Amino acid sequence: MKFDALTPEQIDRLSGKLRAAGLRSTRPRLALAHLLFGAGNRHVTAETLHEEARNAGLSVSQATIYNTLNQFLSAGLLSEVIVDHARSYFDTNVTEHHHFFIEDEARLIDIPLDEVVLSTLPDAPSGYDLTGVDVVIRLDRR
Amino acid sequence: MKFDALTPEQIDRLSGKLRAAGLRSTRPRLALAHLLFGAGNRHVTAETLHEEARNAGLSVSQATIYNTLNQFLSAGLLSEVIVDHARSYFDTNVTEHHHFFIEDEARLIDIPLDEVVLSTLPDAPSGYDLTGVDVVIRLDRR
DNA sequence: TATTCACTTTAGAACTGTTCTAATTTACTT
DNA sequence: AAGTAAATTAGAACAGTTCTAAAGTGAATA
Repeated sequence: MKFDALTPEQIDRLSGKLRAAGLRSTRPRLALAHLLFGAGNRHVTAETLHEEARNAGLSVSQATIYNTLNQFLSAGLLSEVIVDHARSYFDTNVTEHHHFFIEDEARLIDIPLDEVVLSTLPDAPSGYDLTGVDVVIRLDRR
Repeated sequence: MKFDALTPEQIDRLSGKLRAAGLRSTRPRLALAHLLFGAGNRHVTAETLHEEARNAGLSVSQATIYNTLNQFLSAGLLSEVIVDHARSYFDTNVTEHHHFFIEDEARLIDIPLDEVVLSTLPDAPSGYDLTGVDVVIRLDRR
């Protein structure tokens, strides 16, 4: 899947998404947005996205991969999942949800919000506001 | 609190703990064990422990801090909390429990197991075993 | 369409937390 | 006390990420 294969409609849609997020529509951003948002929810690291880009025939520098992921993150187009201190994972699913993490495959799987029910949660210590609840279920290959 | 201030009873107790874990009782390990297990549950990073050691008048190399934390971890004397990819956090509480994480203070607070009730959990995908469930509640200063 | 200027991209340097290496020191056994 | 296996150390190396400053690009203006 080459960048040149993007239809005008795809370009319009992705450009719109970038502009709505306050980001200029540039060639590298369009290409990466296409990889990220082209089909279903995805989890990527800087490295996996970079390799995917190269395989798609795009030459994008590592710095641009990092810049773009961080810009998409601040713009709310991506969310971050903290499961591992070796690597940063980015998730195209920006709605509230949880994760399975398969450590030996370094792979994440989304868990829909309704499949994890927290029936009791502690109050935040006084003076603090709750900003998020992350549930990570760690898995090993049997 | 200087290392020299350790009583023979404290040394016996800590040495016993190290040996029970299959680790030789050495001066650096005893000193670090005293800092870690001397009083109540604690959360440390390599950096905070190193500074504490220096403040206590111990000269321990950074490599020994890392070695010791990792050995204590594999020996089950410590657990690891993944909340941040900048740093590794180690917890002296090795029973199952959850955490508040105050991002702007880089600080963890234990949540007793009974204060987080997961009434619904998804099944592990087939072919995988569940190895742990981590709940992190992120907080900001109000 | 050409000009301009702020924004983007880039290669490579720099940085941070962590692990490795190989030499020295220490703890335990005999 | 001697021998040896393990621990400690300083410093190098490493991985992932961020920074820098120079070159390139997009889009507004004329």
